[in-house]
Amino acid sequence: MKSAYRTVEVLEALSRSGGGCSLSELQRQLRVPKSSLHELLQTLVSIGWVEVDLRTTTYRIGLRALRVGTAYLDSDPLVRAAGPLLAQLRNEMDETVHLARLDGSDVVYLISHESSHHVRVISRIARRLPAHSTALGKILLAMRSYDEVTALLPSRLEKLTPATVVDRAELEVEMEKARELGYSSETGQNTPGLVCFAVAVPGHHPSTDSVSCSMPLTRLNDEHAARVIGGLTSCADQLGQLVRSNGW
Amino acid sequence: MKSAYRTVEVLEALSRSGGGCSLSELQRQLRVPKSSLHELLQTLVSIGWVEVDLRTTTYRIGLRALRVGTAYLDSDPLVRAAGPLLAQLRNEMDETVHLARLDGSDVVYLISHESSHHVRVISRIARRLPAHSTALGKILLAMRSYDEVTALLPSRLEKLTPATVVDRAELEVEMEKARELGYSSETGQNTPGLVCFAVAVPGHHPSTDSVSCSMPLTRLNDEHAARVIGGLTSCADQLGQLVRSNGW
DNA sequence: GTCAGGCGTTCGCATACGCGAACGCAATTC
DNA sequence: GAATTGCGTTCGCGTATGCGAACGCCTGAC
Repeated sequence: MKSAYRTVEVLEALSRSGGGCSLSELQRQLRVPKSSLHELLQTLVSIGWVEVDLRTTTYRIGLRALRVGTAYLDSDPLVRAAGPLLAQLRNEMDETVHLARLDGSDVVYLISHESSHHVRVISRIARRLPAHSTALGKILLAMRSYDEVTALLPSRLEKLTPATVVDRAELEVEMEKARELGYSSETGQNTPGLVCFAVAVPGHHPSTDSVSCSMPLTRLNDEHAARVIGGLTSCADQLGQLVRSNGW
Repeated sequence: MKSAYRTVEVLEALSRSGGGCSLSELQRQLRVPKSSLHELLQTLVSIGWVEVDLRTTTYRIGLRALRVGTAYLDSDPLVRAAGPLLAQLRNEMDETVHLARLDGSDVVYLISHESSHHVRVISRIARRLPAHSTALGKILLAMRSYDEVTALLPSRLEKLTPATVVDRAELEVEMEKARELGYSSETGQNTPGLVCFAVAVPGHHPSTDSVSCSMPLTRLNDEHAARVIGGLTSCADQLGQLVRSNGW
């Protein structure tokens, strides 16, 4: 069905282009007749899903779209259950904690509780990062066979920082290590200066969700790392219990 | 344009019905032919905007919708600027702080930073509450004339708790007090046991955004309240400066 | 001052889409 | 076990919708 597909396509284009888009910009991106776009945008504006700056006729995502997107988080029982557990974990560690889900070759952040130190970060909720560049993603990939991972990942792995592992064989070594230890880690592979530990939530085969804790390198030491990994593991296990007993 | 309207209508219905909906449930809610819904849902599923549980054929909002909704927050310069300021405020007070925007007769929560005490709360982002039941909403209504407020509010005000002010005249008294003091407050009018203070972000006429700080009644005392109100006012003023100087 | 290029907007025609009715399948009911 | 009810699914017809071309407007170039 073309019209629904296109509606969504327009919304996604607007959401990608941060600040907003003009009609012509959209038409170039989507290769859709201007007239069709025009009518479509007008109806989306009329129901508050798109907002338009009348001076510049620039379109951006509207307030009404916000509700629907976040309903995904509300409707997901695992996310609901993980909220309080992760808040607790953040308070115990005073480090930033996340819950993320694998979607194709990316991880999507579903929960984010920031440490009190790290005030600059804007919440990562709904943001995507390539799975191979995050601890959250690596532990989820590590739960999968070599062939499954190959099918998931793109042929060329994006290098977000100098430290990002983009070599498939090297990645495999990391994943093997993660399988042994039961957790994955990563240092500056998506954000320079930040180290991150992650544990997969069991219950599904293979796991689709993982919890993580990230901190600046300056706060890292063996004792703190052990505490963090212990906290993450216990948290993931509790969630895994819930997944199994409730059939999520 | 019917198809776009209906697409959005389906998404909103799914987002309202928390856990998900069957085809027939949707058809009863929306009064739309089953066959049309069926086709529409299939395309939405194929692009990941709706997920379907094949055992029960229950439809729910999909992961792809999440991105688009939260793009509203990313694209809004005020929200971006308020993030770090509110995080700072939360750390100073160790109380839960919010940024909200007036939309019709509701306020929509755009930022939420929880205190370390209050672990149970799930994030209020994107949630709506009737403006008259919140400090955030009262201060925004107080910036408007009697007639404007009348046009905005429904004829019967919803009573969420025993303490909710639902009498128009009584509400007007509260708003007059808020105008004098420069902030609004509310005790248990949307959540029993919770007290909340709010200040409007200046720069627009009338203001559309406000910042708030809520805490359990047990932690309230004059000194703490004064500190909170001072922090909120300073935060709102800083944001107002930004709005004015950048023309947001 | 004129022209060109880019923009948002309008309009009539061909087409893809929404509709209702009918179907097949389970799970209940008696 | 026959009948009923509720569900998801299919299909052909009439119509709402998407399309390209043309329009009017502005801005900047020369």
